[in-house]
Formats: sequence, C-alpha cells, structure tokens
Amino acid sequence: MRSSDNPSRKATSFDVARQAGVSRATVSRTFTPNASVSPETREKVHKAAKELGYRVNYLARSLINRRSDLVGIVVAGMDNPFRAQQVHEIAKALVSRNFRPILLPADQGESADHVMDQLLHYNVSGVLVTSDAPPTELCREFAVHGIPIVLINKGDPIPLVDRVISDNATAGRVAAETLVECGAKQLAVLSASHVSYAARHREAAFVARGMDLGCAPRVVPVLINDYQNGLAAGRDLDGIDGLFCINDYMACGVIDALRTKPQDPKNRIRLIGHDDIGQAAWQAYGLTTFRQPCDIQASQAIDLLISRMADPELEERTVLTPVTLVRRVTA
Amino acid sequence: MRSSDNPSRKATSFDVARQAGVSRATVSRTFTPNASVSPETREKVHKAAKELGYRVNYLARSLINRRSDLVGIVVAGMDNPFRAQQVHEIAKALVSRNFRPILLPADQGESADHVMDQLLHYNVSGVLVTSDAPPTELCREFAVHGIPIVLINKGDPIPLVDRVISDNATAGRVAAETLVECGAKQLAVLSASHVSYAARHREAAFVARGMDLGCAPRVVPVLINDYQNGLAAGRDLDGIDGLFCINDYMACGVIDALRTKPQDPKNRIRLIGHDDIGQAAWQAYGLTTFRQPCDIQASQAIDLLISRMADPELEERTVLTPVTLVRRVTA
DNA sequence: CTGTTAGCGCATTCAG
DNA sequence: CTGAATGCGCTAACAG
Repeated sequence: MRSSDNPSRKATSFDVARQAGVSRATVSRTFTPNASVSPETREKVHKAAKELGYRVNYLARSLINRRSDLVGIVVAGMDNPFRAQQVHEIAKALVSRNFRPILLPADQGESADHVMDQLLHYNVSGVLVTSDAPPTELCREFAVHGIPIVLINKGDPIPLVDRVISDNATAGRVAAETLVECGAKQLAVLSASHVSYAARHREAAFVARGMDLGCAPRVVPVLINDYQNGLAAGRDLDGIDGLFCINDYMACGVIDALRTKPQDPKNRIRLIGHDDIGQAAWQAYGLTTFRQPCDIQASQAIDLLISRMADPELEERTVLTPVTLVRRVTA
Repeated sequence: MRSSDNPSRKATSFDVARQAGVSRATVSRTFTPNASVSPETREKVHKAAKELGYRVNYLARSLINRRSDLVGIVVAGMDNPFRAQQVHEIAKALVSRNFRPILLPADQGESADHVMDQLLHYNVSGVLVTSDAPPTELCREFAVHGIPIVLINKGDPIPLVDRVISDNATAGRVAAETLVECGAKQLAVLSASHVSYAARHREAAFVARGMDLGCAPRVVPVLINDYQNGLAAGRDLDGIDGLFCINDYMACGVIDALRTKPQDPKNRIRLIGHDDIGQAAWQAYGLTTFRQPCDIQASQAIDLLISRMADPELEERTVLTPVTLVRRVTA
C-alpha cells in the first residue's frame, strides 16, 4: 500500500505508472529532458498524467540532483525605482530560463546574513545579489559550498564570485564631458560613495575627467542616495552650474529643490543622472541620464550563474555592461 | 557506505549523528521545533552541527511534511511604484514569518497560467496574487489541490479563495466629498476599470457619492492605469475642476499634463489620487491621495494563508483594510 | 527501449 | 528520552 489510496491527494509517478501500465522509471523518463521513451508509451504516459493532474515533484527531484532550480535574489533599497526595475527584469529572466527566483529583501543590515543563511537550506542553484552592501563573508561561504554567486553592480573582487558591472567609468567620464560641453564651468558630483561601489566608481571617473578638463569637480557627500537626500542637498547647492548625480532617484530630489529656488536664469544648472528610471522621463523631470540595460544585465548574470554551475572552480569573472546617455532637457 | 565519504559535500544528519555519537533521529529532533531532547544531547548535536557546517535540508524535510514553506507571489505591472512597494512589503512579511517568497512576474497575459502552473511542482504552501487580472480558473485548480490562495485587492469572490481588499468604497466616497468641499463642481474620475477590480469599485463609489452631492461625475476611461495614459488624458481634460484618479501612477501623469497647459488660475483643478506612492510626496507633485497600508495588507494576507493551511475547507473570507486620506497640495 | 533496484536527506512511528 | 526501521516522490544505474 503505497500512495494512491487517498484520491484527494496529489497524484504521484506511481499512480501514473499504474494507470498507464508502465513502470515508475518510464514515467520519470517521460518527464525528463533528453529522455529515451518510445513515442507510443510517452503518449500513454502523458494521457494518464493529464487525467490524474500529475505534476513532477521538483522538490523530490532536486533531492537527487542535488540542485533545485531555485535562485535567490538578494536586494536592498527597493524604494529606489531602479532597484524595483532591476528585480523585475531579473525575475523575468530567471523564470524564462526555468529557474524560480526566491526574493530576499535585505534592508536591515544584519538581516542579510540571516536571510542568505536560509538559502543554504534550500539547495539553491545560485544567488544574485543587488544589495548595496554585499556581505563579503557570506559570499565566501556560498563559494565554499559550491553555490554560484553573482554580484550585480556591486563589490570588489572576491574569489570564485562573478560580477556584472555597468560601465561606471564611462558614465563618470561622459558625464563630465557632457556637462562641460553644455557650458558648465563649476562642476560637482553628488554621491553617497561609502555605501555603494557603483557610486564610488562613477564619482572617481567624473572627478578625474573633470580635472582633465580643467574644472576640478567638487564632491558633495550625502548619507544615502535617495530622493530625500537629493532634495536636501539641492537646497544647499551653491556656486555650481554642472552637477552629476550618482543616480536618478537622488537627481529627482535635486530637481525639485532647484525648482523652488531662485536661480540665475542666465546660468541654469546642468544636471545629469544615472539609471534612467521611469521618473527620469516624466515631464516634470526630463532628466538627462545614463541608461543601464537591466534586461541585459539580468541575462548576463544568469549566464554567469549557469556557466559556474557547470564548473564551480572557474576563476572569477567580471562582465561590463555598456551605458548610453539619454539626452533630455536637464543637460 | 552512506554519505560522509566526500568531505567537500554538504554534511547530512548522518554525519552530525556520527560526530555527536547519537542517532540520526536525535539530530532530526534537535532541529525540529517542539522536539524533546535532553539539554546535554542537544548541546552535543549543536556543537557537531556547527563544526560540520550542517544545515537541515528543507527540501528533504518538505518531502515528508508535504509542504515547503515556499510561497508564490504573482505580480503584474511592477512598473507601477505601488506594486513594487507591495511586493517589497509582502516579501518582507513572508520572510519574517519564515516563509520563502518565490516571485513570479505575470505580465504577458498567458504567462500567468504557465507560471502558476509551475508552482504546482514545488509544493508551495500558498500563493499571493496581486496581479490585475487574476486567472480565475487557475485559482480554482489551486483550491482543488488544497493550496491556499489569497488575492490582494483583486477579483470577485471565488470559492475557497480568500481576499484582502482595501476600502475602495470609502476611498471613492471620500474622494467625491473632499473634492466638493474644496469647491469643485465639475467632477470626473479617471480609470481603466475594465482591467482592475479596485478601479471599478473606486470609480463606482465615487460616481455614486458625486451624484448624491448633486454633481454627476464624468467617467473618463483609459486603457491602462499608468503614467502615460494619465499624461494623455490630462491633456484632453476640459470643463473639469475636480478629478479623482484611480491611482497615483496615473495621477502623476495628469499633473504633468496640467502643468504645461494654460489653466484658469481662479479655477484650478483639484486632484486626488490613490495609493500614496513615494512620488506622490515628491515636491513636484504634492499629491493628495489615499494611503493603502501595504504592510498591514501583507501581514493580513499571510494570516489568511496560515489559517487556511490549517483548515483548507474554510469558507472564503474577505478582509477589508482601511485607507486614509493624505492631504497635500492638489486638493 | 523498458523494468528493477537502490538510494537522495529527512521525520516519524514504535520499542525500549 | 533515545534508537531502529520505514517511506516521502523521484531518478540513476544497471540489467534485460
């Protein structure tokens, strides 16, 4: 008396096998890619399966495969529209490749550890991290367990951990050049560089190029790269006519601050952001900004994941994704 | 020769048992809530576990429990900031209660079916749906399989399917009253009511109350409740001095349209939105709107899930969450 | 191509 | 309180 006695319970391969008059192994083969089953039996099995509403239990399967098609997405700062978009693209890409994304918000510092730790219980096939502060030690632990990790736009190199990074250097450089082209002389960059790898690098490239062009940019630090900090910083801004914001989320705040501030009409401040969030294109902002191709980043991240699943010992890799300047009205 | 021969592989309860000098059953009990293990042996087991980096394999566990602590989140329209926030809150709530959210974007109509179908392979403990067009038939299938579903702000009653719904009637009513209070005489409501349950109900309540107050509202239909449609509709708006937008996402578009449109300054149009997305509070908008308590909705949805897990035969329930009017500058 | 056998890692009877 | 045995649902090896 195995299963099949309780009709309300989910059908198992055993039930299907009986109904189709074959063995369980054959049922299994029928639902395994690259199987080898004769067309007729496969037909029978499919028929029986449909009648019984049978579905392969992936959990049981992964017990054998030692791998679960589950992939963790660790994310912080979902209030930033760019993050939301990123998560969306990653989830879509994952699903389209037959992975199941398990979403882990990691906002409150310590929780990231706990949450990633949980993943270890699920035999995940990999982890995608787009949180600002990647917990380096945990990354190591995953690597040790042979679980692929890829960092998106974050963090310095870690052995066995791959990264997808957008071209921050180009963004910073082009931002400086564009602002100067537009006639700006007093450059500044707004960024919370201590919390974000990307911010740090964009800022550095901007400053370097600004110097080259003969206008040493001022660095205006903020606590977090968000709207509120942008707004506050925007109010205090002075003696500046060209500003690079490390991200659009903050840039929107700056624009709102400038809007209500008396400005010299002959010397409007030129502004460039980064990310091309939806709001950047809203009429109230018309923000000139760098577009990050979320969809491409997502699919490249997954490529890295897959290739490392095949060979966990691979040396860590970094792929650079291009940014493109979207010119609107602020510069 | 069971496991334990390959040191690089993950430790199993077998390994821990050996190292601690106890049986596998005891190890199991040590990591099972409400176990009954003597403090000393529990201590030994924990020590061994730590040394070996042992983690319970939840996948194997769920094979026995017939349940996996995995919960699906089905979502569409993540470009709407409100949706993003909703997903974030749900994911946080889920994780804090020791569930694992698996995120399923369901944008392209048909994909919702396919994607939900996949969930059936994972023995999920439940499904939370916040997509605009809930696939009624699939809901039924889940119900049949005894998998709890809760719809958030969506859909008409389905047997065995619970719902968390924000107080759309009050929102619609208060919107009408508030606009009139502010001196509006020509009311209108902007909504794509065919795609959204919530829109339909807010619209109806608004119209009803408007009639009561002696100003029959005009209903302006749009295709989708998004920024672009708001922008377009805003441009065409005429002969209106009080507008209720079914959601903030669209309301932002309306505001942007009105901003660039010559308006009679003595008869500015009063505007009320719904959701209180982050942008509503941005200085460029200052949108008066109804706040939906995402966090409360999330936790109530999970409560429903849990109670139905305990008793799948429960009659379907509906919980109503309150909305609160946040007054800013547009009304 | 198909059936048989032997586990994947764990929790749960049932004895002791 | 603890250990031995059984099986959750499935697939990988090996015959045939």
